[in-house]
Amino acid sequence: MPELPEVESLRIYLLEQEIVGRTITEVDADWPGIENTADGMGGLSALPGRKITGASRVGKNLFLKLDRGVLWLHMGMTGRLAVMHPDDEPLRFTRTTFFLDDERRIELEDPRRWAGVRLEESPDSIIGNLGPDALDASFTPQELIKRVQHRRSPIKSVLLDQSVVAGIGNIYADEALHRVGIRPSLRADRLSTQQLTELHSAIRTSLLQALRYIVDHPDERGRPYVVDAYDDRMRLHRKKGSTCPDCGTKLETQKFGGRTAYFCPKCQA
DNA sequence: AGTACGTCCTGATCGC
DNA sequence: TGCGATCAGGACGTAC
Repeated sequence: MPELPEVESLRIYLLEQEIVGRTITEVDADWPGIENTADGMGGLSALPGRKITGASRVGKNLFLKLDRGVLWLHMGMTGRLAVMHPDDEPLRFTRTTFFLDDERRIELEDPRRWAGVRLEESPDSIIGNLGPDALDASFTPQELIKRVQHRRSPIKSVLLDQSVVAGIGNIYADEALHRVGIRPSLRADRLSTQQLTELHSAIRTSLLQALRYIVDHPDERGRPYVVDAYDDRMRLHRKKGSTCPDCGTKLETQKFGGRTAYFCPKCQA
């Protein structure tokens, strides 16, 4: 679920909750997704005693900066974070809990257990495999053109490749492509520089618009809104029988590497 | 290097 | 209404 706007909203949420300056006193983690290290828990056994000094993000990757090292967090498809108070009941699908020195705790909930958590020395090992963040100034139209113009895969698939540009997921890839009238099946190397320039702009507009909406609509606990792909604010309602917001034509779907693309057969040539 | 595909896991939705 | 089948917004590893 969480793409760039959702992860960024989580970062902002954590900062608003004033977790910076807090020290992690204890970690409760026990699930398959993080056992791929010597201590069997993503290196998290070394976390107690470390202080949180900041929060950053690249693409869908969230980093809690520590006084030594960095805590890498990836929400996968269904992950979400919550800052909890002592009296709060644990969330139903909490997989990892970080206890803080002010009695609060950060819970990572993830029904599907695809989230990732790991203690790293620095973010570099993860950032090194990523393209520029889609909202960073380094992601220019020229950068998109350079990274895409030699790819023969469908543009939809290329946009989901985090090593091309980091932060775009299935939803916003479809949103951006609809915005510029490009069919998801079109080979990336067949797009003109003009089209790619427009696509670059559409990507940023889609992400920024979503981020603003999410931040402005927290849930009853003050947590970032969870994007609902059927939500009215999305251009493309990902539901059978949905229609194009511009022309009313019934949307079609097509699979790319197991991911479903929604598009308007009339507006997206 | 780039591409295609299977796989991790479980809740929600679909279709009969 | 009930229930099995299908689907889901991510990303990695492997094989070609």
